[in-house]
Amino acid sequence: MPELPEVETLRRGLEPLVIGRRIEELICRVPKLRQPLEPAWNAGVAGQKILAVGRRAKYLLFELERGSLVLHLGMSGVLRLLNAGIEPQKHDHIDLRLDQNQVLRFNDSRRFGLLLYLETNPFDHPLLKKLGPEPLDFLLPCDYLFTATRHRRVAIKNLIMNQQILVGVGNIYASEALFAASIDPRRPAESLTKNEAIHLLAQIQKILQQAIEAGGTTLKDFRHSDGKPGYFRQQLQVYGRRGEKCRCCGQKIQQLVLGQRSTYFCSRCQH
DNA sequence: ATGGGCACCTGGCTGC
DNA sequence: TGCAGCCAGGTGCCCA
Repeated sequence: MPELPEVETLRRGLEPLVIGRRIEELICRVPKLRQPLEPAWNAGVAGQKILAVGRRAKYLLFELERGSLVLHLGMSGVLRLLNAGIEPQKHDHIDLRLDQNQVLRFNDSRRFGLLLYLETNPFDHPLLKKLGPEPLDFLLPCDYLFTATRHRRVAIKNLIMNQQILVGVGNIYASEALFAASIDPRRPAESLTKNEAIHLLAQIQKILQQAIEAGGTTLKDFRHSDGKPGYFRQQLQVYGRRGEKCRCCGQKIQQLVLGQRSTYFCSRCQH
């Protein structure tokens, strides 16, 4: 479910609540999410303090004293801090039992999520190693996307969702950023001019930033660590608005499928 | 190397 | 009311 803004919102909510807290036990109630959960992890994790809560792409990183926990929410993952003693509900797959009688509980109905405990540098893990740059890194050159689109014939929407090119953009914000940049999502990436590519990256950055400030987008099940919804949904211009009027020109928003994902755009505003 | 398609899952909604 | 079919915020792998 979550794209970069939702994961970052969760990270910011969690950070002040869990830093310095000791993990007493790691409880896994399912054998696997995207990858198997190792029973031996509990022995490694138990007793360690959480030193920091970081993020890389859509992965949450809990930095511990001797390793790190890497968590991906997949499509439907929800992580919440609860008081101990609350009975696990359906799809409550993982508990991180903390000191002070609290529990970090991971619920994920579709089980596309992922948890890893690593005692090596998490950035060297194959899943993280291949990731592209962070869009909100101020060191990212403004023409990065122009360079990345050269000789790429895929639809530009697919390219900006490719986590090896640029991380954090998922299906909602891809449609939104392309609308903001007035670019047709079906255009071959290589057909973008330098100005268009620079403008598109700037719009991606702006929209991700705005979404973070609004606390993310709540569609169905995204909630902050405190259970409150995000407020970016009201600001969506095209996503989920098929048949509704474009807020810019009044034309009906169209929906099509690109890379097996629903794509929304305005055929009058986007070229 | 690139791009397209599929697989992994469950749940909610739609339409017959 | 019941149920089949489709859709959903992600991503790794396989194949042409």
